[in-house]
Amino acid sequence: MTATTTDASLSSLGGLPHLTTTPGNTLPTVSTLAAAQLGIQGQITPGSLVSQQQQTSTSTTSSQLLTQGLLNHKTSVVTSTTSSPSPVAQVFANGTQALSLAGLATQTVLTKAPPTSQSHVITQLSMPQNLSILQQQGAAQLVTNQVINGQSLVGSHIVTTTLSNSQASSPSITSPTSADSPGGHGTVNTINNEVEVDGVNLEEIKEFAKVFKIRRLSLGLTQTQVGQALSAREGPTYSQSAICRFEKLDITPRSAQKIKPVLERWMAEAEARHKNGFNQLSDFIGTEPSKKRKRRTSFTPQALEYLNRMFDKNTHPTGSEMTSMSQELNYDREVIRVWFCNKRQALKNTIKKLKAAEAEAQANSVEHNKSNRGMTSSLPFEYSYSVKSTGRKFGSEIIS
DNA sequence: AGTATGCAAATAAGG
DNA sequence: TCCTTATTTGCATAC
Repeated sequence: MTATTTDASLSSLGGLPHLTTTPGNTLPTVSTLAAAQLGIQGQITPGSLVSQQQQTSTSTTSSQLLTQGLLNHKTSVVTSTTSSPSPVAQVFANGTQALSLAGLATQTVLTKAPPTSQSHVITQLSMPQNLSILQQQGAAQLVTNQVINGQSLVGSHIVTTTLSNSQASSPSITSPTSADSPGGHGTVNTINNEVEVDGVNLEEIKEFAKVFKIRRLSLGLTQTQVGQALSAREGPTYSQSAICRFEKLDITPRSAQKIKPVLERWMAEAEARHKNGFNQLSDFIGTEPSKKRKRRTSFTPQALEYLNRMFDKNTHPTGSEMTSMSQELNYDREVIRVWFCNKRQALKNTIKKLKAAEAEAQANSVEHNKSNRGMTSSLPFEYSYSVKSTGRKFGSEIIS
């Protein structure tokens, strides 16, 4: 298991019969040559390039632990809501409900034949700053129960978005723009017992996320539908995944802060329509794909092969080289350019990670102190915030 | 059938 | 115009 190079792995693919779906888009490996080109030659020994699987499983694990732990005791709270005959949803079961979205916009998928089993893959494991807020079930829970039991949710008003939440005037979260430093790692403040991260009032957002979900369910809408509805209107649009992540707060405080008003507005409108008898939320739920953000490209396995092979040979193709590649593959040149950028970034991150791990292992064996290697430094822990090393994380707060 | 999540494409921001 | 770095977000698919 040496650091197979792309070439190697590719050759192993040989005639690539027909790959069927395999999880993930594989990225074939990166050769030491490629790494060297990035100036990271250091000591990346061939064998050091870990496989994607290995790496991710690691990170995944940690994030999952957190999430699951929360899930467990949260289950009792709203979970019931999720199960089929959700009490809440039932209330409106008559009429409203299910808007069958017939042809769910199918995206033009460029075949997705996955990848093969390349032995070595490189992944990027970025480690944004992430906070996890361990549940603090308080008012929120009350609300939840309240709603579910006293199905007073008639009409649309279930709970007012803002709810008591001890907010002695929820310091309207300051726009993140203010100190928006790309690397501005979560500044955590505790004001009046309220925790803020980057000027975002976490409690308030947590509260909103919970309520949002309840209201959504009350309207009998799925995350997918909300996502579609959002793309049918102006402003930013989000996918089902995004809605899901927001509800779970599996996002950074900053993102949550950004999405919140969008959902807030949308929900208000949706409920208004519902109230006015427009049981047909259907027309409110478009099927248009997002126009805001470029649709994510799906490379064919063949294209990836080609790109990886090229990357192996040269991590920094010239403009004209990229142009010809784009023509050859029939993808936008920009897409190709971005692919290379991302690829370089992924390689760098992986190597960095490996080195860090190596160093740490070494340090450990020498009984070197734990010196929290976290990048986010001083985070008050009173709310059990913990720095996550994985993807996003606001709070692996699960609302249901 | 709806939701959750891994991976990586797309974006933002500062050179 | 393109790079890097950090981050956001969605496709595909697992659950």
